[in-house]
Amino acid sequence: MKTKNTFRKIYSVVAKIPRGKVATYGQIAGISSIQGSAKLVGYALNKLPDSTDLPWHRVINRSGKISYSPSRNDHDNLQRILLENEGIEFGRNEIIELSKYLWNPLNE
DNA sequence: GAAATGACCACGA
DNA sequence: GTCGTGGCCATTT
Repeated sequence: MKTKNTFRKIYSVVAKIPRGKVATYGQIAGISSIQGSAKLVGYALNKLPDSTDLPWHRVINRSGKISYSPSRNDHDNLQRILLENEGIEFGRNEIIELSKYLWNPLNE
């Protein structure tokens, strides 16, 4: 399938997320010039291959919580572990402090 | 080609 | 803080 430019843009943005930071779907969508279609970001990641080098685990929802795929409950902890491994701390309900760990796209 | 699906977000109450 | 509704775009069936 011919990967659309939009998807490539999403991958590009996700790949630019620095270590120890997280980004929301809305931000990535906006940077990818598809603001309003945050679903595309999730969809892109959902269809992402297993051998991807993209830090998909740094992409979380607006609530600062992990969205992950409901189908892959087998590794629901994986994303959390990866983030913790990068120095990101989780709140009480596994909520990340966006004010602190949110990625600043202006850096790019 | 059309309808259904999807790791969501913004807004109003 | 929660809950319900609308909307966007690409992929899949």
